[in-house]
Amino acid sequence: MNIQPLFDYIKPLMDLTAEEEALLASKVTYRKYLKGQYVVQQGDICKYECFVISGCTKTFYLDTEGQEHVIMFAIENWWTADMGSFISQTPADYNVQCLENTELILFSYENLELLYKKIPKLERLFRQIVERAFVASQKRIVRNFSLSAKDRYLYFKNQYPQIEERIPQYLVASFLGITKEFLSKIKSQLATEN
Amino acid sequence: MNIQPLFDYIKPLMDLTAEEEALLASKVTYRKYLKGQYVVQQGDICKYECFVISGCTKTFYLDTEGQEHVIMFAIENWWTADMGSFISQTPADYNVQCLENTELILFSYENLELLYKKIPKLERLFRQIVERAFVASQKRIVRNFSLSAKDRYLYFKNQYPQIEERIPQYLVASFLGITKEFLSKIKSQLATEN
DNA sequence: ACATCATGTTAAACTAGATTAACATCATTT
DNA sequence: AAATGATGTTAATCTAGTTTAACATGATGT
Repeated sequence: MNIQPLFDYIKPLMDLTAEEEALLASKVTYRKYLKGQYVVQQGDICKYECFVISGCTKTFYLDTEGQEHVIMFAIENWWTADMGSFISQTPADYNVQCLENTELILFSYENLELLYKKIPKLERLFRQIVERAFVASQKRIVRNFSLSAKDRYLYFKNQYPQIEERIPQYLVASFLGITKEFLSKIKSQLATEN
Repeated sequence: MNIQPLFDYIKPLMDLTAEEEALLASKVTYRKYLKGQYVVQQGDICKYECFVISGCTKTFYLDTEGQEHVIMFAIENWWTADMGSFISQTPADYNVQCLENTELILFSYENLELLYKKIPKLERLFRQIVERAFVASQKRIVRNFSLSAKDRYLYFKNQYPQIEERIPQYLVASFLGITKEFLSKIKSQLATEN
């Protein structure tokens, strides 16, 4: 159990005393998942907000034809969950599955509420974290409208080279909202351009 | 100055004492805008988080060709701002402009921080508000990927009939990420279907 | 070494939505 | 009542991205 990366992540955002860190550590769960395991399943209630210590997850949903659509990836120092399901404790719309062996820190709904009570400044911390997530989400909406598939791919490649390297191309295509065949075409175009 | 709708909005989410309400009221600004006026301009620093008392705003950006792209609308009881600009006090990517004469409650950065200090549970309130906004934003990303233009229009029409009624169709088209001509085609298709 | 499954490529035919441009309607001002 | 400007419509042509299907590569296990 190595929770230190979480504290390293929090440090620049907010100072916690040793006692606060200890309390936090006592109210979260460290868990290892194997490649392929599900952290959240569509239809279940999302029980945890998850901080990624190591590994990689994808969040996706299955449409009415059973097609998979990737919404996001999460790697070291990112958060993942179905937040809609978590905050209202209603069935999840999305699945979160591990693409590699993955270590997570799990915040259960009850323990997170308890932590908010005992360490009120965590409300501030999580407010700030969600604010950033919201801003990033809105920017992604704008990119999806205003960039071509090629430019969306180039943006992804530049912003998240660590992700592109470690996941199959058809999942990148799904994340970008295009077919794997079209991504393949884009990449061969880019290759001949240079 | 009528700030009551803000308290009515907060009430189901959090109890505030009379003193807390009074403090809050003393630290926000009520302001009337005329149709066409800008609340935030691209490039300026977004000074306020805004709660809409009455009227209607659009949030949009201008691309490199000067084309306008609508990101969101806000009506009574909604929040608006360029949150990315507000939280980091950096130049705004977006414009917020009034589509009608509009009354807003403005939370300045400094006063909001002061309110967080004096009424810490507001951190919780705003955390919850932003969580919902984030969830809605993610759902919109999913809809944009998985629904056709026609179905996105039908969703918008069902979810926000009050908005569709009061704004020009070319702004709806921009919000949906399609051209006004194509929206016109969709509407005439739907009309003949029934 | 070979078999299998997951992943990636190529190319042809197709479609959702964009673009352009001409015209229509409606409200407001003069 | 005519003129203007803002909004909406129609239709032809065009293009970004999809679909389908056949083939290629590469990793893993036996």
